[in-house]
Amino acid sequence: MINNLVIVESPAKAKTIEKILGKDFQVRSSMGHIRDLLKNEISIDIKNRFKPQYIVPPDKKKVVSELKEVVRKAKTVWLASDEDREGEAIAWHLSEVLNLDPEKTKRIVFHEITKEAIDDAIKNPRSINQDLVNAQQARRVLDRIVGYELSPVLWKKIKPSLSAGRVQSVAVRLIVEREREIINFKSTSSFKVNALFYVNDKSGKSYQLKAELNNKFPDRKKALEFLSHCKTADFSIENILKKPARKSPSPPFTTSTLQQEASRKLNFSVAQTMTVAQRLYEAGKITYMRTDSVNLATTALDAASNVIEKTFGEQYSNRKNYKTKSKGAQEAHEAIRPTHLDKETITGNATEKKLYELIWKRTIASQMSDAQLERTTVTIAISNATEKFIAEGEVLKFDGFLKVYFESSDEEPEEDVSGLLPPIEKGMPLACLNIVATERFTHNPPRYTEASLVKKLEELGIGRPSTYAPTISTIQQRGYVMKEDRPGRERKYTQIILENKTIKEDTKTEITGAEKSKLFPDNIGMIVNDFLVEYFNNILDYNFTASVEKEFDEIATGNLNWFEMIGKFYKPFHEKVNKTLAKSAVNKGERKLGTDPETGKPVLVRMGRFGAVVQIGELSDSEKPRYASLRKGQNLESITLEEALELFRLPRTIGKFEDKDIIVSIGRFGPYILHNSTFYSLNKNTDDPYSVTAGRAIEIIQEKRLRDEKKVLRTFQEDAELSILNGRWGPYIKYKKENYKIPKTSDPSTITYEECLALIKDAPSRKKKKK
DNA sequence: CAGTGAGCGAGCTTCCGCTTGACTT
Repeated sequence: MINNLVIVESPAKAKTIEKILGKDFQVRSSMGHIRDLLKNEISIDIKNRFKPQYIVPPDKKKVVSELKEVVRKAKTVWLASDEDREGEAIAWHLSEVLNLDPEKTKRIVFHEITKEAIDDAIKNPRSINQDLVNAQQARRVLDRIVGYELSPVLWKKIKPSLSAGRVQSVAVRLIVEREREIINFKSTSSFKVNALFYVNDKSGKSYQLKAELNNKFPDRKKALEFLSHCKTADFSIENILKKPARKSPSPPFTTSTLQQEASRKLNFSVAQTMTVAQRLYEAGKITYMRTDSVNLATTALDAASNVIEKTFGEQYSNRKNYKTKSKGAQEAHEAIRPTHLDKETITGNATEKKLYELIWKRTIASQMSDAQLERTTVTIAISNATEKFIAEGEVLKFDGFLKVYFESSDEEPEEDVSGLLPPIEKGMPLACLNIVATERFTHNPPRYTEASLVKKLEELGIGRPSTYAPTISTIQQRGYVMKEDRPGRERKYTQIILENKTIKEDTKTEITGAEKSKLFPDNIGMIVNDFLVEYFNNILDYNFTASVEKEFDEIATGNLNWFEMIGKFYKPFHEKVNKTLAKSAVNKGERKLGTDPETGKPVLVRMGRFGAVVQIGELSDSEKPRYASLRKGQNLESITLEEALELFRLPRTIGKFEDKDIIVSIGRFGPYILHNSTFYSLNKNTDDPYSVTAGRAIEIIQEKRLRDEKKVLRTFQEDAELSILNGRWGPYIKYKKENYKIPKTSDPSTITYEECLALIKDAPSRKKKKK
């Protein structure tokens, strides 16, 4: 017999709580939800008040049967799932599925895993809040209806296997709309002016002073005019203004801010951050990693002040708790923090260490004093112009939290972060070393990274900490968006320099628009988005989630009936679905570009079976059209006739080598040379497939042959098909076109033929092809 | 992995949120 059985959601949590509660309590976990709608049908009885049909999914059968077993032996069952909508629903499903006797069942909640919080919870049990459960059912049913009615419309009108949903479709919309802003962005340029002065102090020591003009010039002519004025000008210090300033630390991490900082500081993908955090959590090193709360437990606040006072001194400590401001936060947990704040670092692999240290620093910094600065602004007068040069300096008076941590920003850093200023006084004349007017271009809005998309979704109140990473992976899996690097392009800019009373002009080159790990919409993402925005603009509205959340809150407080709310939504929505199915045309994103100057035939672009395609001519009995795939980065909606025709110039035969044709083309891995049925990649940066010569192609072929020779470490007389090769991850066995690992226990330089065969035989069977 | 793009029809796809492994690479 068990006196008390506590059920929580996570096994790691169960372990910790069991330690706190002691012998009288057994703690088990449900591993999240244990019941859900059927997967392959809508599973909602629309006509019968939207009654959901729940089942225990196959992967939860084991957990449920184990729970049933312990429940039978338990005197009292404590349902301790999280204190939010989903948690309440989990408690309710548990009580239904496990057939719990209300007399013996108690619902408790705690948002900190500390002895006080848990003891307190045990002293204040309640019963399940059915209103809150109904709010969850409404959320679940709404998402199912939206997802399972919209997706099939896409299958019929655009392409099979596509998907749409309240969260993912808005995520795609953000990326598509941002891309269009970028496509339509017209960059303008203006001239900013920087000057370098120097001053001598009393001892004759010389210092430099950098300053920027408080005015920009719209064109080259105006900039030149100003510079020629400066030729004869005198410069002097007109004013020195000192102002104190403060910087405050950021609150401790939530899921979304952790994902953002790990992306900026550690280059982690959103998914990677979550996997590493999960390991830290399971090892008991950090608190729960899926949270929207910035709250810290009192024990954590105590521990933090302790660490800060001991390490840095009392003046660095500034104990405070932060308020969550994000929309729709449910605050079931603490912020993400180290469980033991006195541990600045941990044992573990490199990624675990880095993420832990980031969390430690952020948590500690959040409890530290503001940094105090003194900002100095120096105004420099020009004797024959009304413009002023401005020099800025910043002195750190007290570092405070900056001793430990500084939050990064998504914005590109401004150049010339001001530092210490030389000793200067008001009225002092300045000598001018040079004045430079540089042409600067306005920037298009930035593309989203995974992490900045999460930030935006959180701001809109769309999605939850547990779904940010999966959502981002879904929209990539569907082919709506891609995470990619793009090379920048060269851009010329003008620089005008005044030095030694003479003006020189220079044209320089810079690289602009290079992107790393940014989210780009694919053509199919744009087509699906436009379709959904046209026919289902209410669902795609950025405020849709926020407005249904308000109604869920009404349901949770008992002021609104859940199936009536769903009914009101369903009727017009379902009608719209039917209307769209009946009237909208099949949408392939087709666009006519013009006519082919060679043949006079029409040129059009559209989505084909394998992606976006250009087509010359119409399909008829007598003739097949010519086709060419669009390349990475080309969009159906922005490709020009010239760019489209260019695509037909490949593949081209550029000559012969060893009596075989050399053919150049572009495949899915970029430009390549095909020679004697072997492929050779062209260097994307230096070789252009449209202009590469036979001579260069032969060079590439021979380089590759040489590399391949070095790749073979050993061969065996017994069997020509077996060899040991040197690969990216070190030596491996290649046998009949399949690769096999060499275990660390064997030495690749001495391993025998028989040992290789044995390894091949014991190798685990290859997995099926990834989709 | 280096191409592909006819038409028909059968059978399949899909949501969001709560959780962890069981799998390769």
